[in-house]
Amino acid sequence: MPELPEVEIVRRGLQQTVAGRALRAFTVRDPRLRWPVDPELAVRLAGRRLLTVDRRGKYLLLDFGSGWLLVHLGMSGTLTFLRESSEPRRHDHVDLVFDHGLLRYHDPRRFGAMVWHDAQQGAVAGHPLLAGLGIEPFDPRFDGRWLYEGSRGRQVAIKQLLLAGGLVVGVGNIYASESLFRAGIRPGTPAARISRPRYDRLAGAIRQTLELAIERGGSSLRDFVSSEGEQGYFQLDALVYGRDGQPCRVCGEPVRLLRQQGRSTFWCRRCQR
DNA sequence: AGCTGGTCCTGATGGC
DNA sequence: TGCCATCAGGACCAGC
Repeated sequence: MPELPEVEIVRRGLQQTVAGRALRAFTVRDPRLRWPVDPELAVRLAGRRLLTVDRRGKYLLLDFGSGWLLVHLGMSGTLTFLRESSEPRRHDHVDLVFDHGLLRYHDPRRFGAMVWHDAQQGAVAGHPLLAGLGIEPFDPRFDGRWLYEGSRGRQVAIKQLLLAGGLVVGVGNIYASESLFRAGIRPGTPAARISRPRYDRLAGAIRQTLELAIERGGSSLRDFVSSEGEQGYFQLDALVYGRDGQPCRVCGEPVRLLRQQGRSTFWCRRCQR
């Protein structure tokens, strides 16, 4: 389940490995992803040079000059760079073939996506999948004030508001729990009832948590392979996530498990108020 | 067998 | 009546 740090690690890997290279072939082996992969892409992309790889939220943006290939890894997507081709496995959906090797997209659960945004349709930021996204957590505008102002009138629990991604992107289920713990805020608190100083703490905690994870090379519980093909299995050194019933690392109180809209949240009753 | 989860989509609700 | 924002819940999946 790649979260923003994993996607950022993959982006950096791609930038080093395949940016600047011409695409020889785009092979769609199994188009069934979140939306069917357009078979036209094979024609559209063959011979085009991949200029650069950017990221917006958890979307990878592969800039081919004539447009962008938007790639989302969903829950179980991986991009593996292979020096030479090998027999495809089950769930190997797409190959991006370059002269020096190929990038293989593998996604058993098919929550991932690969869609094209043509340059003629304007900047990639205008793509419907990207247009509604909140700002990047590392954007200088992202701070406590941003969260405070964006949460006025919102009755929804802060955990859910973070997950929704309309305020700030990249805070998935793991990092939402971790960030709220670090900020000392209870995940069920209605967003509108949180004070400005507490949002200052939260913004800092979000940034810190994501930064730390990126530093460590990404953290994911499973399914993550870096674009180089090596295991990128940096087990998250979680303070609360996945630790229900175990003692809080700060105060010793048993970590609690809460269900919010069908999703698990982990928190400490003593440390979070 | 049941649980897991990122994100889009749909549909209900409420305010103006 | 209509529209928009908000919010909940469903759907998509295979692996464990």
